[in-house]
Amino acid sequence: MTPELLEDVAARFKVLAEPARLQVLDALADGPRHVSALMEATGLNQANLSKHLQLLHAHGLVSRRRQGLFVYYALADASVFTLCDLACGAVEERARRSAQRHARAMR
Amino acid sequence: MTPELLEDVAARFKVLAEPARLQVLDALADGPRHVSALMEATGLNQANLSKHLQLLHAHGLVSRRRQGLFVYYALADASVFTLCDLACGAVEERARRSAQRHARAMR
DNA sequence: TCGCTATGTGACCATTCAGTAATATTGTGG
DNA sequence: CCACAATATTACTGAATGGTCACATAGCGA
Repeated sequence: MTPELLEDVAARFKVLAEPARLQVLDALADGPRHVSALMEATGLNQANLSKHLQLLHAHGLVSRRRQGLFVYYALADASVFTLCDLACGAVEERARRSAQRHARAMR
Repeated sequence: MTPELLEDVAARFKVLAEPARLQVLDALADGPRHVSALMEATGLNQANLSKHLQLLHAHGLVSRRRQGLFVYYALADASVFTLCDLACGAVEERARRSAQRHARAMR
């Protein structure tokens, strides 16, 4: 584990460490979308969404394709969903256990 | 994808989005370690390391076991390494592609 | 109890970053 | 070229957080 690799991996996690960006990735799950469509899907305003998209693109998580006035974004990295699924799984698992403990404590 | 789940997943990624903490997890890869051992393995000072450990523990990524004066930490979640491997893989893949592009441009 | 070692915690500072508003850029049709 | 629509960028602000220092706590042996 070189320090540089640690930095890079941490940077990638940092990009994912934001609900708004996860929401964007989720909205791209079933195909490319242009910015306006993503605004509607996510409820983010234009400037904010644009910045998140730039970041996702800079880190290679999404690809960009211009078509006339519209810019279509798409998932660039299939592994993103595996990552999210793993994280979701761990989170849910943890919630489950916590609920159990809670139930035991209530008895 | 409920907003709450998005928050939780993002929070878990945020814990991983820090080289120092990844380094700690890496140091725990082949077994439990007490704090002083982790200080040596990571080069972090005591206060700083302790805070990272509290965070990792609060999010359920490591477990804690007291033994006399020493406190042993261990990985609590096997999925952590799958996550890191995936992230590493994506990062390296990206580096490879970037290097290729660079080489092409140089010719 | 006392002193020592291992670990945790609180306060502080500096940096990073998401959100927002205003403005700039880019492409299209007339 | 002009007006407009879609997207990007810049400057700013407030909140979160990593690092550090000083101090607190906990367990052990004398």
